[in-house]
Amino acid sequence: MSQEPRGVELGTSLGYLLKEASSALRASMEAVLRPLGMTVTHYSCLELLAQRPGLSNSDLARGTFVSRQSMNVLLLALERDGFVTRPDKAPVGKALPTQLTALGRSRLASASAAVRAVEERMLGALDDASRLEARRILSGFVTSLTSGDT
Amino acid sequence: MSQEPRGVELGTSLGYLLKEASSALRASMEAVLRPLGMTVTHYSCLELLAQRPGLSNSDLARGTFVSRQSMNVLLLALERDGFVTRPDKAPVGKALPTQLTALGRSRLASASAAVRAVEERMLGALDDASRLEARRILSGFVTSLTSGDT
DNA sequence: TGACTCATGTCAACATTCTGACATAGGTTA
DNA sequence: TAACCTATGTCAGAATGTTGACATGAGTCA
Repeated sequence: MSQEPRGVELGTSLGYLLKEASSALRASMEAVLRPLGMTVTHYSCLELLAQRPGLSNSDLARGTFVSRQSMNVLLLALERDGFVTRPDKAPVGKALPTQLTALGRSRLASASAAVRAVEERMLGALDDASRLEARRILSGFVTSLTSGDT
Repeated sequence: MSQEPRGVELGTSLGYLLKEASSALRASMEAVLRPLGMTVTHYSCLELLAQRPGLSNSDLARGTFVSRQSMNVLLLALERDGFVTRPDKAPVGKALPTQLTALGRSRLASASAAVRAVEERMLGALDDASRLEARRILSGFVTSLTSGDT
């Protein structure tokens, strides 16, 4: 250790703090998902699929913030393990609507509970008003950052 | 597109929103750093080093939320390009204190300005009170999530 | 109809990061 | 002193993710 315990003026950057919080959340999620034999990427995909059945590969990629190529290899694995199913042929266009299987749903259930517990721990003693404020602030970040994107 | 425009109850998860904001920030940073021939990882390392000269490889890894093996390959590249320097032998223990070179400092200057502009755009119309509130909330997230870590 | 644009799925090559492992330096404690 | 324990740097292998590229299906518009 070549430095004093903790940050000085680096902690004044909200961007750094945002990254720090996001990393801490991901680490905590990985910690509770590992005993269940699941990764954060797997969970994110299944959770998204549970809330919005029939999403395509590209939809899922956007929703989990990865490239559609990465999502494709993930879906192949999930398909091989029997967690999701995709039709052989696209009903319309090229998009293949993905569906959770019963096995996928049951595996997701325990993982979802674990993740929800982590999120609740993250929110800690934040009252409802503060949670609303947090949502307002974070939503503002996203819209401000993505406003210029065509 | 196999779904309606935007989220429904998925947007109620502060964890998802946190990840979304962090991803948007990283994408915006990549966009402004690419013209400068720099990646987010490079910038993070240099910025950390500018604010805390003499950090070791492991220190930098912790500060940028990557493994020390990854940081090592990054430092080798930065060293090769003449942005940082490390002594051949450790002055104490095994930790090698890293220093920015003049070239590294000058390259960092423009990148730092660009990133600061992105952060300011993210904060948008947030007044000082809201920024304080944001810092309070995000700091709370980090401490709540990492409280159980020995 | 035909040309154009856009989104999608998929292939290949590359880059990045991580995990596992090992030896070493320093501190702690019996 | 000697036996731990922790932290560090580094090597090797594997997993994961990305970019670039291509063909296909659907909609748009002259």
